[in-house]
Amino acid sequence: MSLLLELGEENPFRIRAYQKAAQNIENLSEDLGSIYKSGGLTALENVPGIGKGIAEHIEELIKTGKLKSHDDLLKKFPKSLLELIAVPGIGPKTAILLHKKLKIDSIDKLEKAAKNGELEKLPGIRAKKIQNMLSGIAMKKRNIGRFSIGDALPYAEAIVKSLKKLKEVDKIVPCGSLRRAKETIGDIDILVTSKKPKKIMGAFIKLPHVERVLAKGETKSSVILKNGMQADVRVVEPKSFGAAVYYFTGSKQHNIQVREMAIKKGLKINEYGIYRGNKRIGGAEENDIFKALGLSYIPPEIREAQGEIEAAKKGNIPILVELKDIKGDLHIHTKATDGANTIEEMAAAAKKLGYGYLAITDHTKSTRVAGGLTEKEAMAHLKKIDLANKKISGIRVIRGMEVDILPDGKLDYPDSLLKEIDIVFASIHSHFKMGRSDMTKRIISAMKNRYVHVLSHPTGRLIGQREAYEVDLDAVLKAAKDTGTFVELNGNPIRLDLDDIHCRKAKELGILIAITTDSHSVTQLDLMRYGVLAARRGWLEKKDILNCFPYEKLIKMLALKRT
DNA sequence: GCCGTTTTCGGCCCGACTGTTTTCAGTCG
Repeated sequence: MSLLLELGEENPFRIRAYQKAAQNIENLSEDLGSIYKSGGLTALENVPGIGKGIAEHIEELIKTGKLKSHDDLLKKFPKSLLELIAVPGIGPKTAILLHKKLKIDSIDKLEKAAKNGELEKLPGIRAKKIQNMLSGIAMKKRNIGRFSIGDALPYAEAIVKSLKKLKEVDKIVPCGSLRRAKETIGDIDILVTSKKPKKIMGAFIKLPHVERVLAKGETKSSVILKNGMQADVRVVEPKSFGAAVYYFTGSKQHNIQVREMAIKKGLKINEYGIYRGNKRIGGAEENDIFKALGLSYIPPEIREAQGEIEAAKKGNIPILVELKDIKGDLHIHTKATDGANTIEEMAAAAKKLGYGYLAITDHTKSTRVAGGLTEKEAMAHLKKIDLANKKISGIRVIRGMEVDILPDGKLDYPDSLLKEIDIVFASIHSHFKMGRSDMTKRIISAMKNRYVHVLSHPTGRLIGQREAYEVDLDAVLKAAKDTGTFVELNGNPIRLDLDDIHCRKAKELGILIAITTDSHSVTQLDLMRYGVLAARRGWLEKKDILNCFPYEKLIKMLALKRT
């Protein structure tokens, strides 16, 4: 609706109201349909950004599957016109112009018109703009999507490291969705403080990582990197560091909310500082902004306009879990199945990280591709874990297994064997394509087994590779609560499963989360950082995390479900 | 179209860069 209204050159605030509502709906942890089902129009209107008008639209959509005002707009502007706005460099104004004057309503027609010289007849469009449109189309066709945080973060850190060598650099910080640790990153935003911005700009666009320069100004430049990502660097003076980091970190919706709040208090916030009238009252430190607004500090990971500002007003911001709070890793594979290292090697590496324990959780017989262990092999393997535990000092090795959940919801080991295993992870590794209700029943049935401690990667998604299987996650979480089962947050950046939104939901239900790496080699133990970041996005604290408890306490907690 | 610790009406975040212009509109984040 928002895009279509934009094409209709509607009131910009009306356009933004739809945008805002859409964004809030997207971030809801509850399904909009169930909100309506339980509380009708009133419940819908309680969602921030949804008022009477949009609530009625939603009702119409739920009841009829259609929206008349949307259909009417589509009659005026063909759907394909929307793909033009999606091209970088083309906004609503240009799209309207192209449509009105040349009847262009698709990318294909635009490309033709660009090549046969028709575009140059249009007012305000000359060679450069046409060139930009064409490279925008090329970019879109290469499908520049979002990147996994696991790819983006190390790359950004490498760029920061290169730029840091310049003596003109004062401070340098990756900001944007990277600093908020979103699971996927659209582009890399880097903030630099310096008295000599021109030097920084010059060095940045000449970095070996740079493929193409999109824009270069005195204090701000954008490039496309060789890995296909876009990177933006912004330079401000050192005294504006706090305000600039804050502004550049976002999220956009969070920033808007905070600036609106500032206006009500007679203040103005921009990337240079915080002002009362013409007087600058702060901005060197990020905390200046929170202080001026009477808010407690909000960590970047939860700046998503999802209630954190209200919480900060009341001083209710959680103390988010940190990497140093993690006492051990509970999901680890070895050479016995598809891992690369031995039990002893994994234990030594875990000890180096300062952990007090680790659980060895190899695959069971049904996961044949991974060399899953038969019952007999599992017994021998458990003995090997015991042996390793005796040999190694300073860290405890826990006897675990990652057991398969069969299509009927049974596990692929009998209870008589499961009860010998001190930590049992239950996972779906086959039959991903089941229907939603069957899959939900399957998982819940596995959780009802008293020997199952942790539900592994609850949705099976592989970010950018494989969709989550169809499952009613709300029902699964409720069952986890009812059965006393823990839920995994698999920290491998390609999984991050459970996701942030449902971590928060799990916390509200009082379910403990196990943050793990699912390591298949010693180096993968370092992926814990991504798990912790994702947990922080889910508002999780130390007390919400199973593996933040010391060994003795952990063992007691694992025993609870079996008593 | 939404919203309210001044408001139920009158506001709605803020600034950089580009390309095309003779002072600014469009786009982006």
